[in-house]
Amino acid sequence: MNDSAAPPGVEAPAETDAVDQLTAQWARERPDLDDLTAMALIGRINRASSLLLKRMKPVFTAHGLENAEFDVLATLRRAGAPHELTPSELVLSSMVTSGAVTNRLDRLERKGLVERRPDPGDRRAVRVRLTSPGLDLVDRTVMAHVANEERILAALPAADQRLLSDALRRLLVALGDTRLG
Amino acid sequence: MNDSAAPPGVEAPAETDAVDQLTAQWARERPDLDDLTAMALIGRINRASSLLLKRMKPVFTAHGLENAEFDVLATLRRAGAPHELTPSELVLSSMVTSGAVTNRLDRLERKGLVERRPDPGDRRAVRVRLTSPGLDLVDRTVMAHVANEERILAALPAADQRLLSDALRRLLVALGDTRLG
DNA sequence: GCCGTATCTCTCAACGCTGAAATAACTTCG
DNA sequence: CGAAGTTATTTCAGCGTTGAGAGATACGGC
Repeated sequence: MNDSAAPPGVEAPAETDAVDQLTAQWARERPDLDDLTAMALIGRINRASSLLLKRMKPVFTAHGLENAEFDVLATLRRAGAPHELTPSELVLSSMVTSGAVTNRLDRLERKGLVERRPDPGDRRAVRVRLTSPGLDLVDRTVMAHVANEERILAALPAADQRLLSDALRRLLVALGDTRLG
Repeated sequence: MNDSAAPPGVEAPAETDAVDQLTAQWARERPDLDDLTAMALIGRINRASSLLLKRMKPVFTAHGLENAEFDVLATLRRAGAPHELTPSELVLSSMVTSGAVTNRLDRLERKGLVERRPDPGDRRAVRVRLTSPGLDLVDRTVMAHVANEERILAALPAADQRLLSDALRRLLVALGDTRLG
């Protein structure tokens, strides 16, 4: 919008992304929506997330996993030996509901990557543990996954990466996302 | 991790978010994964997106819409009169597959918010148009939606918002997200 | 005019999530 | 002890997405 009105030859116009076009359309159709900066920022975060998720998927697929399944295996792995947590703890570490976690565990159990056993001290509770094949798989997958993430971000200068990570941390803190468990 | 080793009294330690804890766990369990900065940045973008989406949902629900449904209505509205596009164009503007768009259109049509009619010039094609109730609804919803987005981001200083938006634009350009249609 | 290729939309099974509620077991406290 | 409240896990209908591909139509070149 405003780029086209910039004095010629003074500065290279900043490159535009899909969100610039989207907000330009809104500005034209609904000029009464006078502040679209929030919409633009949120739109960029959502689009970036969606694109990044799509670029990660092939690595999981190559290891026979869904994104959601890797999420559970990785949480158990990160927790350290004996790689065992309860479904409740997995719900807290994830961003999904308890029903979704049950569903993930059912599938992982069928594949033999985790096992459920009763909690000795609390008969309501269950303990979910990585099996030996599950541990092997997640250890191999995370390696490829991290390498893939680095490859994906290689196109963005390290300075931008630091800047983004720090500003996003402040956003997450503002949104209350300060605890993993 | 490194915050705890900072010289005392020199600077307030930066506040930590869930991703800092997550990467700290990986660093402890898998010290061989030596560069976790890409994982941290991508993790922050994904968590932020998930949290923001959850905070938007109530506005759509209050207007009787799903997030995905609003997405279609908004795309038609932004396109300008006569608020008509083909399913193919909607697929390009969205971040989902053609099957998902068909599904969205089926539901919106059942609700009477859009209508499908054959394209006069191409018998393979369909033209999807906002109905009058659809136009009313999206015009009301987008107003509440934008106000909600501003409320959600109010906790983040304007300087951070600009910084983030600009850096994310560079990321999106690097990821090839330069065209909306 | 015809053929191969490209395009447009839709279908369908498998997967995945939510929100609400059911079930069972623990805990607190009078 | 026993009722009331809390916690842990699962269930289920409704919604939503992907990925592969089917079916119909359009188009470019010979």
